[in-house]
Amino acid sequence: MRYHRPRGTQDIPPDEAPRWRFVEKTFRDLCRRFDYGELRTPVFEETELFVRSVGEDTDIVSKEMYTFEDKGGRSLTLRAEGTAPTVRALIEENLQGQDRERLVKMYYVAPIFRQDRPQAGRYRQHHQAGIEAIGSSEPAVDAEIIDLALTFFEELGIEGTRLLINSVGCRDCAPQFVDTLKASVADAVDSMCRDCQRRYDTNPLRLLDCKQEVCREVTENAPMMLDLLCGECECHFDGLREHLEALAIAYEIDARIVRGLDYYTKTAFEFRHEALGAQDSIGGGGRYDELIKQCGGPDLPAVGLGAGIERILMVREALGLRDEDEPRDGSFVVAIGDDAWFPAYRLLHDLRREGVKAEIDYRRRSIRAQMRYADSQGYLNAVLLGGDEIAKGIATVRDMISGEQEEVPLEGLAEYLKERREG
RNA sequence: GUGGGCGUAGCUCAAAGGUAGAGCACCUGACUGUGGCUCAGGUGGCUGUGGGUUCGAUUCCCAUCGCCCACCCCA
Repeated sequence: MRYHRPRGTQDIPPDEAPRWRFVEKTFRDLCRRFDYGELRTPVFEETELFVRSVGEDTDIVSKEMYTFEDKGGRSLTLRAEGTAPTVRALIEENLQGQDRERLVKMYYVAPIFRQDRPQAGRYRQHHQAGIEAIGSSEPAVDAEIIDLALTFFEELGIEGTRLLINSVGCRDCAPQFVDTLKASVADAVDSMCRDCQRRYDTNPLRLLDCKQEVCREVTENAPMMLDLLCGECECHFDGLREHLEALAIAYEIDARIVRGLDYYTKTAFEFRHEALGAQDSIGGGGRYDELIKQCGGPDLPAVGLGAGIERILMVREALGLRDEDEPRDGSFVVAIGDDAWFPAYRLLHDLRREGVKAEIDYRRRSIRAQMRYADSQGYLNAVLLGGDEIAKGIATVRDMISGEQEEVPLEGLAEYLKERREG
């Protein structure tokens, strides 16, 4: 083995690709029903886009980006996250159009690159199915996005998804909260873990989700953002809850959900599944009302979501939801004897042109070997062609499930095979 | 970036200081124009890589690479 795939990446061989296609198809179909349009953006962007939107102090920007310089000396970064490119495209392509009030709804399925240390459920290249709804501050839209995600999981057969919601406030109330939080913890900072001592200065909100026992004790009685929301944010959060309840969506309020990206305002949410290990989040998102303006666009509020395809596949695996074996289909042309080779080769060509999935054994082996191969590879029919058939202008079609055989004239063979597939 | 575990046939795994074995898979045949069951036979491994100890290492030691798991954080 000379070459390896880069650490943290995966090959998806042909026998696994159908699982991916199923998840993607389910998502795309759902997006169509919810009326989200697909947006495709480049795999790399200007580095600054991520730095400025995600935030300099976040883990993503400070240590996880795949950044490189092109020959013109520009700093570029492989897509580290899905929202920033969407916002960039919205502004750059003027996707909003003339109707400033219009709700722009877009989705994407794209690879995401982060240079983390790989572990169960964490890859350096992973894939996210995401949606963004731009142009409304209505909590009904937040709820729609959560609804779409939960419907997505359900249609994939995934049960037992937990929904955690929180509000991280806005430009007005969040800073005040941070001050209050720091004040309440100030006396105990020295007793907290090293990371938290650093966070106290760099990213105080993170103090709340430290898993260290000591730190949890310190923050146990700390103020909660939810208690200090400004009137507007509180109203929005209540509105979200009302809409979720209207849809009979169960949720848990978890004041420690903060999310690792700086642009979130008001709503933050996360989906978790216990079937996974330490990395149990299968999706998450929130509102980013300031981001678009901050990126140089119009002042538009927005909400979005990203779901991890690898983790969804892992949950399906853990729940025993592996797709059933593909049903048998296609025809295997069996050439009987050397004289039958060219007629069989020609028949293969004709069948394919007429819309039939067909294959032949290029090794020109014994009939027994050809039949065994046709069986093990899951073909539905064996189309036998030998001296007898050629003389009569027919082919012998063998049903590989029942073993029944029928002689079929060559002229109608393609149609016959296509019908059999349906039946 | 830090810590722990593991690297033997295509796959899942054994063995043991004296140069490796099973099951599955694959191939051929019994069945001379026919798969799935059965039986017989067969292909396949410089035991991750490089050093060291030893008469001798795949087995012991060191390093290195790779994979896995956990921390941080996220999908």
